[in-house]
Amino acid sequence: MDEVSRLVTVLRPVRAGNAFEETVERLLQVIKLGLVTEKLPPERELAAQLGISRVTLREAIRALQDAGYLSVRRGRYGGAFLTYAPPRPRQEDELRRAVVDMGTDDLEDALTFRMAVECGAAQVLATTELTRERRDTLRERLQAVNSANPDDYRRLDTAFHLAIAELTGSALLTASCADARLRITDLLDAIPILQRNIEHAGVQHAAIVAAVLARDPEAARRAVAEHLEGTGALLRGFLA
Amino acid sequence: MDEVSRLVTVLRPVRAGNAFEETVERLLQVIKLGLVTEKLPPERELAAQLGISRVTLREAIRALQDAGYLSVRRGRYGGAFLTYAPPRPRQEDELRRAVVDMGTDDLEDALTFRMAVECGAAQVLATTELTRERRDTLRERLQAVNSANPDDYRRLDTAFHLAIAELTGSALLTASCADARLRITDLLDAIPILQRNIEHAGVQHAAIVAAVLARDPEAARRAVAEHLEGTGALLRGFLA
DNA sequence: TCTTATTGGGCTAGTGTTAGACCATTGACG
DNA sequence: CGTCAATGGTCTAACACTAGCCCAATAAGA
Repeated sequence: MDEVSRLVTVLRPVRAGNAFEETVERLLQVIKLGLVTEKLPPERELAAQLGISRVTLREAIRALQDAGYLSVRRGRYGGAFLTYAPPRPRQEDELRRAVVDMGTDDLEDALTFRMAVECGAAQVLATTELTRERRDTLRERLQAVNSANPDDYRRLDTAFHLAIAELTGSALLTASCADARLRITDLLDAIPILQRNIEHAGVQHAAIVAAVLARDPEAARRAVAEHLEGTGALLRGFLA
Repeated sequence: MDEVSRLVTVLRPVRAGNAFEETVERLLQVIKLGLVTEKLPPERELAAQLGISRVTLREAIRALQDAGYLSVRRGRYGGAFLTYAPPRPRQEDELRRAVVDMGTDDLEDALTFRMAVECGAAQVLATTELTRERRDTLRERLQAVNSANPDDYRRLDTAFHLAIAELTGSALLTASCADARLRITDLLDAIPILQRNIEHAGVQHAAIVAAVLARDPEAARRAVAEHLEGTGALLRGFLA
């Protein structure tokens, strides 16, 4: 762990790819996380938010259209409509393949990162004094995910986890948690959603919320760690 | 905390600026964190690592040269040599100005982010079974920072904190901790280094290492939180 | 003192990206 | 049944960035 090894961390590529590629990636994230469920914002608006030109954005939308994620309609009340249904749970073989495709190191990295930022977020949130409104928001998200039907489950689970980071009020932390989640979205989507698992997760979600509302950082951290440990162990199991 | 608020997190700008600006920022990070103390790697090598063209890199180096951070020499055994000495602690007025310049929200965001990722990293590290070598590395860094003279203190303190993230083996986590640290580097540099503070921090550093080596995630998290709380409170104090 | 490997300095042709303007289409609504 | 506001579609000129090449300078070592 000498100076050189630290250097490579900071001297990593300045840009992950060209603007087109990064834009496709971003839009896919928005779609896969279920943050947009009907249609994308108008091109002009979206381009401004992403800080790119309309030309580049349009190329990205075109690519997603070709890949079957979007259907674009012209004219007033037109736009880029989602034609994407969250993938149904696949065969175990496919999950194994997905995990192996990702690479051992990348998976380990992503799981470790997620464990750290989500535990950190929960701990920070449990240290903060929350307004009544924020406490209600947290309870609402818990209620939503814990009473979700299988089709909405992943989306609402994502929303719940992200809400913890968002409620801290830190944009940086929220972005990191979103990033961490994104890196394993495809894998999570490949895991069958079993009623038993949903119930188990529900208990853990409730424990997290309880710890946060009780303002107990230690308990919050522990609850999140236990919750993520399960998913992590499952995915890691496919690498053996 | 509706869908829209989550959207703005993911639909943030794809690129933080143009390649030139981002490169200047990166190089400044390397310099300010003390990861390079003599001269930068050769242009061709550096450009490859940063994933940019030599032209762009040279523009950035030129800017840093004009700003007095670098001195470039041609020919074999030449290169971009550092002419940067870590700023001496300034007057309290300057620190106050620096904090105010940064903006209340940005500072709060950075401190929250740092608290989350560093606590998360320590917790994860304390959960892991470390090799003898890694335990030794951790002890070495502790020893280094705790016996540093004032001139080297910031650099070695940075190295210690980063080592915790690095030892988890997660590149993503390391990058996040480096990012968090960078966002407050300028402020930290403005804080006078008092022997009393160094000693106090030394005790806390030792507590962190002890908790990690004892494989006690709770204690590790708590030790880091307490350590960061001090700095956070100090900086926040200038906002009142 | 000369050679030479290594390094920064500079140029060019080609591609990626942007801003901004204008055109084409659509559907709600008067 | 026409109007029109909102939206996607297209074009162009300018700028940013890159890859690759060759030149210029330097200092260690023969």
